[in-house]
Amino acid sequence: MAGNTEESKNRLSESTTQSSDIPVCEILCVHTDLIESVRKTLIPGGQAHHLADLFKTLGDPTRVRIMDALAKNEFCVCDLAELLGLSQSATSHQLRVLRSDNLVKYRREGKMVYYSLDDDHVMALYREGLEHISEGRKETY
Amino acid sequence: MAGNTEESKNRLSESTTQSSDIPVCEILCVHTDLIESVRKTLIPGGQAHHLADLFKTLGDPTRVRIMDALAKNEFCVCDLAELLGLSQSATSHQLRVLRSDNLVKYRREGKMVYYSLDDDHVMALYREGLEHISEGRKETY
DNA sequence: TATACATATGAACATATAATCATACGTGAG
DNA sequence: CTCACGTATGATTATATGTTCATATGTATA
Repeated sequence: MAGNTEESKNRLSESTTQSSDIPVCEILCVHTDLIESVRKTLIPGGQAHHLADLFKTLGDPTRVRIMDALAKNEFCVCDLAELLGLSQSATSHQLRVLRSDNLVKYRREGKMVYYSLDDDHVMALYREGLEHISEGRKETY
Repeated sequence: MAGNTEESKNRLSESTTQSSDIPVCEILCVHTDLIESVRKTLIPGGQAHHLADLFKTLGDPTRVRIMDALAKNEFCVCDLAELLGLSQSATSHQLRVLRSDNLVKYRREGKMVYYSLDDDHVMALYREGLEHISEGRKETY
């Protein structure tokens, strides 16, 4: 847990050399020292982009349902399409997206291709999300 | 997202034998019994939608960076904008999205509003994602 | 080889969405 | 009250993306 680093209360930093190119919060509200300290520990932009891509991949109802099905059993594309009421094309397109983020793996058996979750780690990620929405009391659909 | 037809096509297929209205995989590749068995355990459509919304919220580089900053310390809107090089408006908009999924909480102090992660559970979800991209050897940005 | 079937993929279209701009809201000071 | 400032939000616009349709690829069989 990269919990709260102390020094959380150093308001009114000296900041004589304030970054004047920022149009809002000229001087008062910017906690300069804290910001500069945390800035060094921030996730690099590329990594943030990469992580966002992972979550974005999971951020579609169809893909969630595919993940949910694969969390219970491996399926060929045709089975998934039937199970979820999707077209073969849509199913294949979505599996491609899931593959690109290493969320699912596949094996070929004759003409059929069987998909499954890539590893237990993916399952853990999926379940974390499930737990979160189970806790919250957001409006039901 | 886009053409996601409401409620899909035909959930809860009526017949236990074979749904002949699916144009692909007439008979051969569909493992009917397995499908019917797993179908009962699938996540409901509404819940899938809800879970997708959660992941979608995390699926943006800017929001990932906000989450990363808040994982290290609480910040007011102005600080976040400065720290991440965003406009005040963009920051506020994104915080609103994060709020709507209960990913962040806030407290008012005078004119300023301080944001932080909603709970440790959110942190766990975020870290699961981080671990996944650390394992994989996807192309670096 | 030719045919059938399961899957993959490119193009096009419609929808979703993040940033910007302008402006409204809320709080504290005078 | 009025003003200043930090924050929130509606409208607009450019970009991203999921589905469908048509077609290509890959595999097995006759």
